[in-house]
Amino acid sequence: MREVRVRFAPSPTGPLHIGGVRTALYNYLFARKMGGKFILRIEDTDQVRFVQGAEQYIIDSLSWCGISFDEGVHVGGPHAPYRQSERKDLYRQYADQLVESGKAYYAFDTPEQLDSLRKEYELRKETFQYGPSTRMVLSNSLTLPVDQVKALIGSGTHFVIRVKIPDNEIITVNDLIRGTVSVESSLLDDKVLFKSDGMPTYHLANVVDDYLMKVSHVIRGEEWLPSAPLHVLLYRFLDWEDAMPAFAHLPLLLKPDGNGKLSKRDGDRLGFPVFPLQWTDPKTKEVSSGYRESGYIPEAFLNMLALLGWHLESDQELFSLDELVEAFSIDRCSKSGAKFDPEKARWFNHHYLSAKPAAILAGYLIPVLKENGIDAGRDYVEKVCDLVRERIVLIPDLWEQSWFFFNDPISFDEKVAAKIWKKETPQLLEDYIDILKRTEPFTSVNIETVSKQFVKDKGIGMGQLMTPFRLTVVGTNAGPGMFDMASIIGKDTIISRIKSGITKINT
RNA sequence: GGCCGGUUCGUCUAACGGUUAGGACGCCAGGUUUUCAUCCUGGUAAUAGGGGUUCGAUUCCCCUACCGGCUACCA
Repeated sequence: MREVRVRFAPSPTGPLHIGGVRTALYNYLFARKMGGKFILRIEDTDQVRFVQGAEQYIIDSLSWCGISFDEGVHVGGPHAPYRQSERKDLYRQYADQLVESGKAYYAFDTPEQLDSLRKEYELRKETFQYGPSTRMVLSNSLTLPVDQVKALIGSGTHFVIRVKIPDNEIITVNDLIRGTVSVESSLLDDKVLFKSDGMPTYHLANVVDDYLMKVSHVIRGEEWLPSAPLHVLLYRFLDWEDAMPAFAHLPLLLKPDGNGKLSKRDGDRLGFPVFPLQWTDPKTKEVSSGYRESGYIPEAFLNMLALLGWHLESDQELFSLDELVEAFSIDRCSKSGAKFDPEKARWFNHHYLSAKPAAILAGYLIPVLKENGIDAGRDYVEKVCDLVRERIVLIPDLWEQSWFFFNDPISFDEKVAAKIWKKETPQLLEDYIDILKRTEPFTSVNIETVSKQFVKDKGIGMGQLMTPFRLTVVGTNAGPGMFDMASIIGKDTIISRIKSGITKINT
């Protein structure tokens, strides 16, 4: 069996969105699983849509995910360069070869001419197709005399090279996910292979590079399925059929509600990122949020993406990247599009984040503390993290759930106060302070013991003490257990907060 | 419009032609708890419709409907 070589081949036309990340992930998993190579090729043949910084964004995004490459623009390799714009000179010879063998031809029609032709057809409720039925009445090397063609090209007239699609032939694509897909050749257009700006189109560049880079499997999005027959034809025309890669067309990622392809708009509308990393549009300066900046961690992000279109027969849904590599296979990929579920993404993040060691969590929290001018000891921060870990979905929640370990509350929830703050509460808390003062050492169990005795002596329920206590310490009725919290915050601070709370809430 | 692909709980999905159609997220209820979360237990909920084939279709075939993609000198 031939060596497995797969590639992720994005266009640097903007930020990579999560569908692209999933395509990259599946390619990566397949390469690793099969002991093959994974290539990053940049398909920057469209000079108009090229966006500055997009390539670096793609590299950074996948690197954040932990997806690594064996060859590519950023790491080099035996088939360098890996940027199609730098391989520009390569493609023309293959296009010419196709012309010479009668499989392609030069065409001189201008975009304007073709546009007006399309409009004419549309008026008649027909669809214009540059193909077997029309090519003989258009301006190309099939209709023009050889001398004139040479003269036109020699004089620098703009031309494109179009594939000459055969008439009445069934072309079949074998897809690893969808089985055999057949199409009648005359339904394909005489697609442009080589543009007038000297660049190849996707179709040509893709086939040439996959051949040259010895790509064994093309795993890409479903939007390519309609042009796959053309690619098959190109391999045949170039006499590379023996080396043709296997194809696998992945289902698309759809918007969570309604219908259609997932887009940036959906993320904005529904409040979730569609990009792995934050992206600033170089032209409009518009900033789009990313999973990283929103506080997701890579293992959760990848696990979530992996399951959007792939599943084992077993019920297992939790996978590390290594486990994914071990478990992955193309034949377990599904055929239908998957609606993206931001809630499930959050759940995965909560799952992985809350299982992190305190040292890691502290590493996330300390920079936030610094931003807030807080310089707490590492040991203290780790203790806090251990206490709040279960309540965390996204990294910023760490601060949201723990700020009161570092700062006194500045306000007190009025609704809670109205409900539980009674006339006798201040005196109750004063008495409680006396008890706390005498509690030594000030540990969670000791505080619990004295508190239980205290409410017993007072003949009240635990809640009658704890809720006001909590209100003075945290400012509201949420947070970890009071005994653990109090022991970590420390006796002096706790007592001063209770006192402060009594005066502030009373007024 | 044409071509291609798709269709199992709200969502992601599992199920050699024979299962009480399973799991996860969400939601609901109960439990744990000093609060809010977490966590635990339970519940809710699906084979798009119609024809075939078959002793028996979620599973195979056909039709319809719906959804998606493609239909550029964009990828």
